This record gives sequence, structure tokens and C-alpha cells, in this order.
Amino acid sequence: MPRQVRTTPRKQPRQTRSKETVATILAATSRVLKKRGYDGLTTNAVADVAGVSIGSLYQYFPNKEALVAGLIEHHIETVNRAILTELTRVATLPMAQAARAVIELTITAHAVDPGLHAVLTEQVPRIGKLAKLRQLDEIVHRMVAGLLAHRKAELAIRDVELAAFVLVSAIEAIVHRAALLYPERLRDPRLVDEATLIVTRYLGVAEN
Amino acid sequence: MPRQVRTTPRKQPRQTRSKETVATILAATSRVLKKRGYDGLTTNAVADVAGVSIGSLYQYFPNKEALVAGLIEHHIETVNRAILTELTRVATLPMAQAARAVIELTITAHAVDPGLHAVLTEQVPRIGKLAKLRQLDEIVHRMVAGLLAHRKAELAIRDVELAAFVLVSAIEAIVHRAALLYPERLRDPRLVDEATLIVTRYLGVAEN
DNA sequence: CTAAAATGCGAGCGATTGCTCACATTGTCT
DNA sequence: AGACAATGTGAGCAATCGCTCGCATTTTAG
Repeated sequence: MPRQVRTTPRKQPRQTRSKETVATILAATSRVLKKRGYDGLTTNAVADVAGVSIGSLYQYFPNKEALVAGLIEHHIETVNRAILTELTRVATLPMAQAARAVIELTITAHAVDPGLHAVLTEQVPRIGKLAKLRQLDEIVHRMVAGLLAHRKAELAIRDVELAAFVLVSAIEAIVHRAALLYPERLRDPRLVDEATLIVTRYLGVAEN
Repeated sequence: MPRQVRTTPRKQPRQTRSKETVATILAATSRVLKKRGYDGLTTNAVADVAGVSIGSLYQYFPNKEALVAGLIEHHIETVNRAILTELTRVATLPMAQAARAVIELTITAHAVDPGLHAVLTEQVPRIGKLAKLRQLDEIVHRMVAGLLAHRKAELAIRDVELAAFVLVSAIEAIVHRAALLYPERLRDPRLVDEATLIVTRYLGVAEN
């Protein structure tokens, strides 16, 4: 398997028919990924599950990695938009409430398509262009840092960047590990309480 | 690639010569993993780099997964032993010092062979027997929970299990993300300070 | 209606991979 | 020294995979 580079479609779907084909292929990619894992993801299998010929697949995706890249891009856009709007919405709320809102949103994001999310973050090699999953982290980091900087006066922190790094890492990991190890606990309000608690205590603000 | 199950050696090395062969093969596996990634890991390449024939490799490793499983097992044992001894050593220290010691050890564990650690945790599919990487998390969780329970009186927490989960997730993620995104920051004492801070404030104990 | 463009098809090529097996070499034991 | 076990060798098989290409079908445009 030679190293591939291009992950952009070789041809844009113009007609309605082909757009449906592309959507079907991506849906099939998601299904195969969830059922067989990244190692079991083959272009032939995707075409098969999608019910299109392997030739059609290669009309819109130059290689196997492009399939996964397409999924990730969609995933990033969705989550990104959600977090962006939420972070601006809670910017003026008391810190405890803001933290709780963001944590709940993070949980929601993990609960949309848990299987796909797990495969995407756990199994897909983070190499080359696929490292774009990191873009999401970076954007979130910047926004959290901005929020902290804007209200630094009321916070018991010195370095905004460092605090943002610590908080984003911690919250993401708590939710992520809960989703993987104890999926049912994602619905447990005590998890949100505890995650909110570590944030408020660390920042030195009121706990609710 | 048919699903494989067995990851135990098909034959135990008895003589010194064969033990060296096994060690060489594992070292080669590590090298190939780091240089080519999990996708680029082939049994032929490993045998080649190790300087042994492919036949010899298959005398001691029943399949490709067994190679990685061997590496992981060794990794777990090493880290496991280190954490175990450290956690018992700091059991009676003030919480802030204990937390700092554990955090520093976690950083050390990530710094031993960062490349291998990264590949192992980021690229190796967490399926089947390879989920044994989770064993490590589980053991650490149990020990931290034990430590917290033993000194619950001085801590501002209600649920020991939940607190252990939150703390282990947070610390591991902070160190892990730092190692991946800003490896040079692993040497920065301010990272340790900040990680210690989030622990002590969360637990409601003195900050040093 | 007709020509061109867009889309869909799938047999199968070339390359690679995991792994076997028949055999050669080295080590151990008496 | 001889016999047997342990270890080492590598050509190559069977299977699989990513992907191409020549062609059929459908849609669009004039």
C-alpha cells in the first residue's frame, strides 16, 4: 500500500443522482468502520455495502483514506459548529453554569453516534491528513482560552493558555473515557456534577 | 486478513540463542512500528529488520497481532510496576506531594520511549486482545481509589470511585496530550505545577 | 431527437501480505 | 561420537487489497 496524499474528491458530484451516491458511500463507510474496524475497512466492502460499483466509488474518492477523511470532515464540522455557538451563548453566564453547559454539550457530542466517534478517535491512524481531527481540539482550545482571558479577574489562575490546556484535556478525557468504559454513565447527572466541580474548584469560583 | 485470536507464542524459547532471537524480533517490531506506523507493520519487514528469517519469527509468534501484543505486555508490566511502587511509597505523604510525585511519574512513563508510547496508544487498534492496554488504566484506577478511600476524611469529595475516575482521566489526558502536542512542555515544571494544582484544588487540600 | 457529458458498472491486474513447509544448521545429552 | 531436539532458513503459495479501464446507461443541453 503506497503512501497516499490526496484526500479530496477527484470529481465533484453535479447531478442529484451522484450526490446521493456519494452520501450512500459515506454512510456505508461509517457502517463498515463501525462493524469491521479500521483494519477491516476495504474499498470493495464499502462499495458492496453501499450497493454501488467499486468504479463509482473511485469516481469521487481517490483512495481509501479519502473515505475516512470525508467522514472526519463532516464530523468536525458538526461538532465544531455546536461548540462554537454554545461557547458564545454561555460567555456571560456564571462560570459554574458555563462550565456545566459546555460539559453537557461535550457529552451530547459523544452521544450522537458513539460507535463512529469511538472508531474515529480510537482506531483511525492519526497520520497525515487524518490528523485534522486535531483541528477540533485546537479550535476548542482557542475558544476556551478566549473565554478565560475575558474573565480572568474572577479566576484563580495565572497562565490562561496553560489553564485552557489543562481544562480542555481534562474535560475531554473525562467524557471520552466515560463514553468508552461506562457508556451508561454518560446519562448519569453525577458525572456532569463532578466534572463541573473539578472545573469550578480549579478556577476558584462558586460551585454553582 | 482473517480474524486472529491467539496471541501467545506457539513455542517457548528454551536456549539462549532463541531468547535473543525473540528479543531481537520484539525490538525490530518496535522500530518498524515507530518508523512505518501500524499500517506499515508487516511480518516480513519485522523479520527483515530483525535480521532473522520469516520462518524463525513464526516459530515464536503465531501471527502479526502477537508481535504487538508482546510489546504491549512488556510496556504494561514496566509501567505497572513503576506506578505500583510509587503509589505505595507516597501513600503517607501530604496529598499535594503525593499528587506531584504521581504526576511526575506519569510524565516519566510517557518519556521513556515516547515514539513507541504514541504509536501504541494512538495507532494500534484497541480491539480484541489488544484492549489489554486498558488493564493498565483499570489497575491505576483501583490504586488511586484505594489511596483516596484511605484518606477520605481530609478530602472534599463524596464518591471515591467517581473522584478516582475523574482524577485518573484528567491527569492521564493532560500528560498524554502534552506529550503528543507539545513534547517539549513535558520538561516544563509549570505543567507539573498546574496538574498538581487541579488535583489539590479539586480535592480541597493544601496546595503544597 | 441527438450528441455530449455525467454517471455507473465490475472483471480483473499488479502488488502485497500473512504465513507454511521442507530442509539446513546448531546445541544438548549420553 | 552419535542421536535427537531445538533453532534457523527462505522460496513461494494462497488470499486479499487498492485501484484501473473499457464500456454501458442515464441525464442534460441544444
